Amino acid sequence: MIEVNAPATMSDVARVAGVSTATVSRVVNGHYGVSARTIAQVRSAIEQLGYESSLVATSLRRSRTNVLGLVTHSFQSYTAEVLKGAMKALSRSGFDLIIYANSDLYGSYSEGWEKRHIARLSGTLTDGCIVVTPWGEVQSRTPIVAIDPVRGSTAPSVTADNLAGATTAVEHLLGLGHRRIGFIAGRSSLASAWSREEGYRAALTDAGIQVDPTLIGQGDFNPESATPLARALLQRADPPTAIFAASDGMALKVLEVAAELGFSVPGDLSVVGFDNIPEAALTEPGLTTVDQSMYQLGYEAARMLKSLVTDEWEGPRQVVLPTSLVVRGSSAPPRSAARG
Amino acid sequence: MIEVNAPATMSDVARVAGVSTATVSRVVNGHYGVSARTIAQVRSAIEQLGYESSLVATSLRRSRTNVLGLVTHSFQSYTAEVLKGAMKALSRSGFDLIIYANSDLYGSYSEGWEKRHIARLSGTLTDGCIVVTPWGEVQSRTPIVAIDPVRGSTAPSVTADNLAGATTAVEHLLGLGHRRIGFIAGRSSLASAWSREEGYRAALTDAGIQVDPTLIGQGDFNPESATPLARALLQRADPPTAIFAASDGMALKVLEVAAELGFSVPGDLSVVGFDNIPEAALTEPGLTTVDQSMYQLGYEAARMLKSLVTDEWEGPRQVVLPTSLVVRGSSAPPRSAARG
DNA sequence: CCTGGAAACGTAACCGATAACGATTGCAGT
DNA sequence: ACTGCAATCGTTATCGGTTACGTTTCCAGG
Repeated sequence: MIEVNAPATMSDVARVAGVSTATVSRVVNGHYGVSARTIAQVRSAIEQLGYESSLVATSLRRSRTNVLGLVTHSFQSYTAEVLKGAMKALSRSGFDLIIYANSDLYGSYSEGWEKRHIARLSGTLTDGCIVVTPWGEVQSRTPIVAIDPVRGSTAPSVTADNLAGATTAVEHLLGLGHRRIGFIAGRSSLASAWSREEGYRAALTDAGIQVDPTLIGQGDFNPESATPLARALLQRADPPTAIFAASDGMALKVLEVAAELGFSVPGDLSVVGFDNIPEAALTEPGLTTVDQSMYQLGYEAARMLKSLVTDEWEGPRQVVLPTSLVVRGSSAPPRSAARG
Repeated sequence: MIEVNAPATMSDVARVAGVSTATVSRVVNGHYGVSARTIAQVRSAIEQLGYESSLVATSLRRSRTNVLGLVTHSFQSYTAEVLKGAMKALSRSGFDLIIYANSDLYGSYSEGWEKRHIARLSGTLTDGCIVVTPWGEVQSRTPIVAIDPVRGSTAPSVTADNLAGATTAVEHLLGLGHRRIGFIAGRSSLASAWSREEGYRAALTDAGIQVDPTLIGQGDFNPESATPLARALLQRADPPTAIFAASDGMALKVLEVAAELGFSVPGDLSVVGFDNIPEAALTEPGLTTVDQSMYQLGYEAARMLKSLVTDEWEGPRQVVLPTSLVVRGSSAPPRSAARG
């Protein structure tokens, strides 16, 4: 039976041990200048009361807390992968992790969520923060590492090689024989969205195909944003034979719309996504996508942040991780394509 | 460009606005007794400095923070599902969520992790906590809801109907014709592990089969714990024709060992797990398992905690959610079984 | 003009812990 | 016995914000 009832404070311990709070603090932190006898008394009182130092009070007084923060707007599959990676990087490192996620109380406020989150945590509670897909450039007294930063940011960040990944994805479709390839873009302020669109354009251009702006739908990475865009693309008189979506979440919505409109996948339409979230493997057919290992992004971000906090970081402050194409059943040659 | 540089404090705001910190506090919290002119001045200063109140300082002074905590020992697939559910329940509720996960700094300390975590958060930072699979009974000044509590706990908790789930799983194997069914148990202190073993025993007994203790391996829910146990079961002179593992993580290890020892699944051996983690659908063959919707557990736990905190909870304090069997490729009739 | 009371605002104590600093004690060296 | 240093420990300011309480201001009513 573990008791945390009415948490004992440091002054409770001091009273029981018959010493001052300063002495208790010294014992707790292993500082110099306490006799063995006093240490024993204090230890005993701590044991007896089940005392645990308050993270809040400690962090207010001290600057260093050995806690790193991770702030995120929403919590989705890829967020979980990031977390797993970050936890792995921090295991046995002496750093605990606090994840702060808001309840989206202020609808219109959500645009600056990272500012609020970081200000609340970074004041004193954490030694540094990882920010997942921020809306803007973020600064703070303590180090910050962005995962998937805004375009043009020069702050420390970890991101996937979105350009190469998108290029490979579109080249895959081109290799299958597709010539009219639609694209559903992500939120344009993000570097990732921009790079993925660039990859799409570059692959087409390199293949000698002129980019058709009407085949590009402007989404925002929110899965729901893809639904009307996919519908628009597929209800044209001349629908594309393939659609490349800038995220798996949006790609899954494309699959939904395709089914709804009677397009068979991959017979009538090939679909390729980006991210390789777990759900991508569960659809029927499985979603061809670009794997960017969110786990790895989380791992590297935590590793970098830890080093920045302890002032040991040596490497580049902008890390780019490789991507790889995962071919599943949602992509195939177009029905009209001549073999070879 | 968002600036959080050198976070402004309340006294900064007070200085700029030419008032005392008390007045700033009153404006921030919308308290009575401030003239319209002063409110405007303070608001302007807040805007100008980009002031955000410090969660730490606020929570130290005030008891209520509108932040709920979730503490977990490790971060695995099911933890992510729980989080998603909890976030969903809290969306637009006015409560933010803090997840605290330790880095396992103290190897031997990990046994009482929830005590430390809760003491650190619950002191003042959070209004209540969800504890995922605790090691012991936990008490706190603030409300606590346990997901998958210890056996015999009477504290608020949310748990799956492990008894029914396990019974159904074993009945499924019995229905396929299996008679020698191995079991790999979970950490026995957890109610879930105990119930799953009870379900296993009950199903066998009901079918008129005597439980063979040598077919039961004592695992601890840690996937690695299953490897030697599975090896021992399969290297017997008379190996079981099916193995039911108390968690998917352990079941996946059984699949590994089976492959290693040349058992084909489901030909030579049927394997059934429990949890229905995403990975269970990705193996070849897919893992037959019992779905317990960790998402739903997280959702209900957060909903209950929120109500406990606001003192509005009406329902039972011990919630049990239904489970369902998900049949995939890893279970089939035993090779030796007569048809029908 | 004086008084009462409410509104508006500042002062200071306080939450729990830390650390700079000062005070006390013990002990060795002279 | 006296000095000096080190070991030990308590006092107090401090972190940022909240709130009980006291003080000032202002206006209405007598």
